Amino acid sequence: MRYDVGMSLRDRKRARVRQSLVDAATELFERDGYERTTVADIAAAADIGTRTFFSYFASKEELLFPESDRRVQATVDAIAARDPEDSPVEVLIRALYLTGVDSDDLTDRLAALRLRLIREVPAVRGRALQIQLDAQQQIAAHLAEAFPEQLDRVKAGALVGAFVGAVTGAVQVVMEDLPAHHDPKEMRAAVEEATGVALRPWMTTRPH
Amino acid sequence: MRYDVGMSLRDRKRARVRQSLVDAATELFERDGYERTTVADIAAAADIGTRTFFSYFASKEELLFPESDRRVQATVDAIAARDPEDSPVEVLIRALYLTGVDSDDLTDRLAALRLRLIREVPAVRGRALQIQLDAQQQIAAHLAEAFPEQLDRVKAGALVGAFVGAVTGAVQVVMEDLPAHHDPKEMRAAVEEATGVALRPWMTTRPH
DNA sequence: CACGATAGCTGCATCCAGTGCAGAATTGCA
DNA sequence: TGCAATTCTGCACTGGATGCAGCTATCGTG
Repeated sequence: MRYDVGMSLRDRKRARVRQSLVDAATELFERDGYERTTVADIAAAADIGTRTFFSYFASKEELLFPESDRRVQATVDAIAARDPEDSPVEVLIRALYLTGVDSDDLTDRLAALRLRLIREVPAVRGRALQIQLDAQQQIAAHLAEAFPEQLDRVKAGALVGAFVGAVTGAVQVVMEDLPAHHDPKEMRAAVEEATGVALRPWMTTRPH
Repeated sequence: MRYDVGMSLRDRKRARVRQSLVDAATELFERDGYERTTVADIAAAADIGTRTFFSYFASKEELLFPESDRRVQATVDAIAARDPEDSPVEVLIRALYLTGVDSDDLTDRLAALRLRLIREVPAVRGRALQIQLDAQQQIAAHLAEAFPEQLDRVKAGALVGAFVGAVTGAVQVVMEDLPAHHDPKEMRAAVEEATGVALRPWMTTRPH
């Protein structure tokens, strides 16, 4: 996909530099490790001044989550485009499925690196959790708005929290337990089964 | 409660200094704000060298969570002391209720401060989320061990994640709604109600 | 009580992330 | 081409965090 249509020259240039920062960082993080790579290194590799780095990303961690809002937006859109027949739970399931972990996380190089760093580097994990919580809140707000009669904001928060929590909890264990090189299909199946069990009480209306 | 029985003089002294660090920090954070208080300030207020601070707490944030392990331990104990009749879900509900937010978080000065800073300071929120995730994993591991036939580790992860996610998701919303409004009674009631809402779906067997 | 061993304390030097500022450079536009 | 608005960049500085080396206090033993 191209994002640069309709942008001014300035904006296109800016987008290019931004991308080259991400690329350079990916390269360096893989080669030297996250902590041993300094912001100055990254900036130098992308051929900009160190100070300028911070006009593209607010922090070193931010670099690893360059489109975190797109995910949320996609989920929110999926909620907006819901089937009127669907219950909140069904809408949520579909929305999360559409934009789930499986989209590209295992092919994309940055995504793979990110997964590793989330496990290994506390600062990165912390940032990831914050982004996730933020996303949850936004999704919950929209879900509550979409079902004003069936959900108040507290219930929506609980519902979204339960879903995201279940998936995260399961994924966490799977990634720790199974020695890395494991069939993605199998991992996914395990996670789905586990979340199904954990969330059964929420699925008052019957399975898919 | 006293924790200092059976400790050597060295250990008691150390515990005293540790406590005075927490006290000094609480004071300063309340007076000047978290970000404007430096580690050097805290150390000076507690009358130790700046460098020494880091032999008591690994970071500035850590100071705000001085007994995060005790919570986890209590929950784990509650799982160990389970009623053999109870299902995993019931055990989990009881364990969380026993050690829940309601224990002291609203009377204790540090705890109140912590709640505010979690909302206001990203770095603190990040650390809190990490601690929570960590706790989840430990609890899940023990729960799986307690119910070897009914839960594998992945399912336990999903279940605990769903529980904690639901509660935090609901509480988050509640706390946002009543801003800075410091009446502990009211807060507690709101939190309890949110918890109830969040866990209701799992309470198939009737209320207490 | 004395004494050596050990653990803890401290200052110093150093690294790195992140910010404010002011001037230079670049781009957009008339 | 020239002017205005953005953006880039170096510089100076703050604050958190770590390694190190030497000092001090505590501990257990004789």
